[in-house]
Formats: sequence, structure tokens, C-alpha cells
Amino acid sequence: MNPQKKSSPPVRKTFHHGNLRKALLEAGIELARDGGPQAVVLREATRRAGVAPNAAYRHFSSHGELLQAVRAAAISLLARAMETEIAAVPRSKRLAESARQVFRAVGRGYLKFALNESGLFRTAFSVADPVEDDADAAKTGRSGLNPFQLLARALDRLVSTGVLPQSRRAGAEYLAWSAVHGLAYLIIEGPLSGASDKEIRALSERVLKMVENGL
Amino acid sequence: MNPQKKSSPPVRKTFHHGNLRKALLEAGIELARDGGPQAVVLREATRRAGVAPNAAYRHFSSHGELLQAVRAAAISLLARAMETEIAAVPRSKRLAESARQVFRAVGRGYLKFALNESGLFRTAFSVADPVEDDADAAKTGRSGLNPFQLLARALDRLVSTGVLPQSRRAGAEYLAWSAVHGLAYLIIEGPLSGASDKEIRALSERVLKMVENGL
DNA sequence: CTGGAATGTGTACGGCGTCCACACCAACGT
DNA sequence: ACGTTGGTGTGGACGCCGTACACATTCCAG
Repeated sequence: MNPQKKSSPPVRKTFHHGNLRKALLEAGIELARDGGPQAVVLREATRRAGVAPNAAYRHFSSHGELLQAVRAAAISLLARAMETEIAAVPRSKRLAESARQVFRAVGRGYLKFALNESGLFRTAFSVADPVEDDADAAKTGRSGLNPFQLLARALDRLVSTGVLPQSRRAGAEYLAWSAVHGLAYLIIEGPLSGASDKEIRALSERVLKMVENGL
Repeated sequence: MNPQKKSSPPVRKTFHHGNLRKALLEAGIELARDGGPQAVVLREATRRAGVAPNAAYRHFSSHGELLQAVRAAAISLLARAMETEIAAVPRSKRLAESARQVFRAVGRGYLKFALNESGLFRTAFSVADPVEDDADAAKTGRSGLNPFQLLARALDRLVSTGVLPQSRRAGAEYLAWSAVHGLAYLIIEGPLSGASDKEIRALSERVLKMVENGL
């Protein structure tokens, strides 16, 4: 048969690919990165892996399952971006101040990721919501933490340092998440998509402040 | 007008349809209503209009253009839902109180629509953002007002009644919109999709309060 | 060594968006 | 009255997509 059909990478010596599942996942992630969820096309992923379309079905029972895997990976990458932002927070002696800074870093990381990786961000939050698999997440990113858990931790810290009264803790994740996610949307798909970085940064700070004050 | 077009067999007496553009748009809206943007399939719309697939190209230059028209209609319907909610606000003597009520009604209308018409809501806010055409909007819904303008009015009222200081008016639309839109997302596609009506109503009130306090 | 179990291939089907050539029909100017 | 013209709908075809079924190749356990 045809020894090859593309050229650049997908020449494969062995009949078996080695780790096709991973290759397809990574191709899918790349597709999602520039193009969003719509761009995650099963046949294109197999093409990039240098393999026949149906080979994908040995590893994903359907296109939707591949998309879910990509989605889980995107969520994992988002969590990593948030962790990175948290790690960059200057350590402060004052615990309360520190907790506040971490809380803000969580929001900033979320928004930065939405802005810099809008394709992956949109993929992460498109489609339905089967709770992300920690097993899959562990394969791609390494952290077992998802964005929701990171936010919950930051809020717990706010409570334990006395910044946020315990009585307002319940459900606070949803208030904070709502505001930040909504802003992310406005920025990447909504009417703020043409805004300058400066404006965006300013608005981000205001939203975060609004959340702190109104939580 | 048209002798028929609705009956089970979409048999058409005349060769010309009469108002195919409108029929396609309405079919598209129906498709979006249950199924979201993904479900707006050109061929299916033509089927429902009882017409050959290519007939659509006399009225929409591409599938995307049909989708945009449906999207504009969905936005218009959202605006109507918000207006309805505003109209239901009890008139109060105290202007400040009234302004606050209207502001909340804007948020409630938005969230109610997201909940009750999630397909249309998702359609309204999927895809890119070419400013909605007032001409198209006028054809479907009657109001020339879009959700953004309704929100802006409510905020203006808050300022003129002294509830919101003028200094915080600029950009306030985006803060409010972020929070409410984010909550809408969490409810219809996110981790709150399984929540009860009671929980949702409670969270909605908290978000609105958060916005008022933190604006 | 051998015979399944994994894994990848080939072929085919129906659905989609879209292009092109053609058929139909209404309205208008002569 | 009529013929032309241009807007409107039809028919067929193309290339993409996701997916099903049968088959080929390879790996590994007994």
C-alpha cells in the first residue's frame, strides 16, 4: 500500500503506532488551541497522527469522546496556569494580605488563560459537563487539582485568615466564578473582544474587587 | 398570504414560497430553541420549509449567515424577556427604590431567559460578535433595544437617583454583565446545571446583591 | 510456536455545506 | 399582447465529516 500519505512527521515505520491515543489527544489539543471545540475534527487528528481515520475508534468510541478528552486536558491546562499565577504571588508576612493576594491570583490566572489560550478555554467550557476525569487529567497535566478546587482553597484561606466571614463562605465559589467567567466570556467572544490589554487589565481588577467587596 | 406551509407534508401549491427567508429564519430559531447553535442545520431548515436545500442560498449567502440571523433573533428575544421582567416591577413612589428594582429585574430577566430558553441563549452568545443588526432584530422581535442597552438604562437610572455614584458609572455595564452572564453559564452548561430552582433563585439574588454592593 | 487479542486498514454509507447548470414564474417595457 | 429579464426554487455533484463492517497486520501469552 501507500507507504506514506503526508510527509513531515507522520511517516511511521512500525505498523503499530506506539501510543496512538496520546498522539490523537495531542493533535486534538493542538486543533482546539487554534480553532476552539469546533476545530477538533476526528479525521484531522488521525491525519496528523499519520493513521487511518478508523484507527481512532480503537481508542475513542466516538468523536465526542475524543472531544471530552481534549476538554479534560484543557481544564487541566487551565488549572496549571492558575497554579503558576498563584506561585508568582510574593510571600507576605501578613496572612490576611497573603490570602487576598492568592485569591486575586486565582482570578488573574483564569483570565490570563482565557485571553492567551482562548481556543483551549472555549473548548474547556463548551459542550456538556461530565465531571472531568482525574485519571485523564493526570495523564496530560500533572496536577490533580481542577480550577474549582483551586478557587475553593483560596476561599478557605480567606475564611481562615478572617478576611471572609464564615457565614458567607457557602456558595462563594459560585459567586466568584460567575463574575470571573463572565468577564472571560465578554473578553474572548463578547463585546470586549476588541478591548486593549490595558482596559482588560483594569476591568479584571475591578471585577476582582467587586467580588471581594460583595462576596 | 401563503395558503399553507405548516401541515405535516410541507407540500406547497405555488412554485414560489412567498416568504422563504422568514420561514427559514423561523425554522432556524426553532432548531436553536431545542439544540442550541449546533442544531441550526441549513438543510434541516429547508426541509421544514418544504424546499430544496439550495433554495436557502437565495436568502442567505452561507450557513453562517443564517446562523447569524438566528443569533440576532435570539438576542432580540432575550431583550424582550428582559423588558417583560422590567414591566412587572411594581411602581414605587421612591425613585431610588424603583431604580434598584428595575436593575434587579434586568438581571432576573436575563437569568430567566437563560434558564427557560437555554438553546436560544446559547445560540445568542455562541460564535463571533458582529454587532447585531437592528434591521434584522426589528423583523423578528419588535423592540430596537438590545440587552446591553437595557442594562445601560438601568444603570443610568441608578446614577440619576443617587444610588450609584457617578464616578463608578463608567464600565459598570461590564461588571454587572460579567457576573450575571457568568452565573447563567454555570447554570445552563456548568456545574450548577443540576441545581434546583430554589438554589438557583437564591444564588441569583446573591449575585445581584454582590453586584450592587461591589459596583 | 501458535493462536487469539490488540491494533490499524479499506471500503462504504449517509449527512452536511456548497457549487453549477437549469427550470419556473412574475413583472415590465415595447 | 407578448417576449425578455431577472429573481426564485430544483437537481445533481463534489468533498468533507462521523461512523459501521469486514479484513489485515502485529504482539504476546500459553
